[in-house]
Amino acid sequence: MGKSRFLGEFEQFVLLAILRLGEQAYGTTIRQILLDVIQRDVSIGALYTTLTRLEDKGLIRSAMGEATAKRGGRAKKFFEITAEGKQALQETRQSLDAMWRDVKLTFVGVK
Amino acid sequence: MGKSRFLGEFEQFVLLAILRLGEQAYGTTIRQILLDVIQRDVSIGALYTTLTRLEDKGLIRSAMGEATAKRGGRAKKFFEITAEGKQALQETRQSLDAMWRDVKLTFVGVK
DNA sequence: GTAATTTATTCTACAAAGTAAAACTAATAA
DNA sequence: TTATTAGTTTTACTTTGTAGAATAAATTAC
Repeated sequence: MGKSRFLGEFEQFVLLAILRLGEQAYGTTIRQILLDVIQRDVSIGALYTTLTRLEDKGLIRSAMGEATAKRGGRAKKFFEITAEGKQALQETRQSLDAMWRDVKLTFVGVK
Repeated sequence: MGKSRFLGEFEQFVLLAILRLGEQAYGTTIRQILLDVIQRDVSIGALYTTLTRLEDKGLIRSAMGEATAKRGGRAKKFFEITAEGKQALQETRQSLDAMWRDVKLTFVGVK
């Protein structure tokens, strides 16, 4: 058992974002982390599509937060990564590490 | 300048395979490296599709080898990574590293 | 109390990347 | 001159990536 499918490139980033946000992972914060940490500016709609797919695949789960009541706004949907999600992330990372091993990129760097 | 597009998940692996094969990178060997190093068994057709797209994007270049003449068989098409390809690889890696930083995966490991 | 305003999620649609299977090419060996 | 072998191309379809508009639900200002 264990389907061992590959994670898409963006899926990986989203999973990592959720992981580092912990309790605070929902649409807006995930989007913001991606922007802050890797300067990736993705539309909120694009993000939710990926979140939905990740949940369908069982790599994350979600729970609606209670109405926060601060100044307008709808209830948040919080996400957390499942054991399967962690495993998928780890496997992808290990594969990447294995492929990078001994590869030296003689590269002049970004100007 | 520098479009800074994101590399797909499989594209990354193919670029790395080419890098580690050096002079010997062509269809069959690339496929084999992927199988050996990360146990990823992709059809040869799938691989060529990706190679073609990577070349279209300027991340690799190719050159036909002369007819080897050993025991039948058609001439090989050798691939090598371009400066742009290296840069794309490096950027993707840096983003991943940045996202992984401080993330600890308390994870029990694969049974 | 109802019309803005705010914060958030869902829907719709399409482009790009992943993937396999079958077709094709061009050599050498029988 | 036909198998056989080693290799590349084509075709077709599924999955992922992505944006933009629509919708939802709460709060505050009149």
